[in-house]
Amino acid sequence: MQKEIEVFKDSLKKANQKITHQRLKILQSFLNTEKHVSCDELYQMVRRQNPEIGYATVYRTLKLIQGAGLAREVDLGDKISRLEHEYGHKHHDHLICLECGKFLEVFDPEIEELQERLAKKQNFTPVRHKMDIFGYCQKCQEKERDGHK
Amino acid sequence: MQKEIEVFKDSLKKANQKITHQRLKILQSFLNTEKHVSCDELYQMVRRQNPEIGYATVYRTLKLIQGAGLAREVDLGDKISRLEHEYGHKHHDHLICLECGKFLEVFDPEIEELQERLAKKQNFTPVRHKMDIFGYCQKCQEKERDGHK
DNA sequence: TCTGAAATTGAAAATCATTTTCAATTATAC
DNA sequence: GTATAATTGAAAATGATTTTCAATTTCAGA
Ligand SMILES: [Zn+2]
Ligand SMILES: [Zn+2]
Ligand SMILES: [Zn+2]
Ligand SMILES: [Zn+2]
Repeated sequence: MQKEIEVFKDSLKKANQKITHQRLKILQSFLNTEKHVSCDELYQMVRRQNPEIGYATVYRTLKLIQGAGLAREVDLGDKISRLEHEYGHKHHDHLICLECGKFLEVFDPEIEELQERLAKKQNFTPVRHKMDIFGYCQKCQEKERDGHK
Repeated sequence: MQKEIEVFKDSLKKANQKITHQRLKILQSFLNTEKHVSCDELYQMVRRQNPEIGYATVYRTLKLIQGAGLAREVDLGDKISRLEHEYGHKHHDHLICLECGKFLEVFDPEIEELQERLAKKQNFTPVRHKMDIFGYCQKCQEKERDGHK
């Protein structure tokens, strides 16, 4: 966490941006949750500790946190932009349940390798990717089965 | 194309929805382009032939077209929802250029196979997936190189 | 073919996430 | 310390999408 804060400060300095009380509080709130928070959820969290911090500042700071490489957007199929920790977290993809909305984080080195090769074959230089598999989780399948008994 | 229209009509009937002039015109406009259209772009296309059709109707009909399995959303990294033909079109994934926004459609059966296996391993039943690889296309890489000479 | 209930329409207003504006405040290089 | 350039919060603006609602249309059944 101390490390992330340093990364954030360095990123700000590089861009000639200021290290403010608000920005640090918002970063802290973000680091304090392991959930995939939406901007609004994070605002609510920040507000509990620091009611004086405004909505716009949270939005603006989230962009900075992303810019510093500390967060990445995840798309759970709804239209809301959610963020997960990026720094110190290994890359992963998602299995997302169409019924209950829950998701699993997964990683398959073979797939990653093939993705790399697939891109290269097209003379394309990959930087990042998103792989989201939508379907039904075990629980929701069981519920479905039981419902039809 | 006739086939798609039948699929659409069947889907409407099943849901107790009506087959209207507007819906058919909008579907036709959608089928007439191979581009990945945004809702707004499609509205503009529809409007050329049928200026009396409203914005909301296009939006509503696009949901129905998706519901009928004739279109799927593609995410090119901007926040706009775009649609591509689904019916009679093989599944594919995208390589999307971060510089120029152009994209390639790609398909790798090995990856598809591994995705399936990955999901199963988690007792997850996959229905569909999205795999988007972001990076730099050949042209943009060349431009970059030339710029630094 | 006619009728009526239910679905659909277009236009405008509403919504919702996100972004911008702007005057007041704050961080930081000197 | 002080100047100045960046940042802030609140409110307004934006832009995509959705809803509202009175008028119109579809279509199943008579
Ligand atoms: Zn991956
Ligand atoms: Zn589930
Ligand atoms: Zn695929
Ligand atoms: Zn490019």
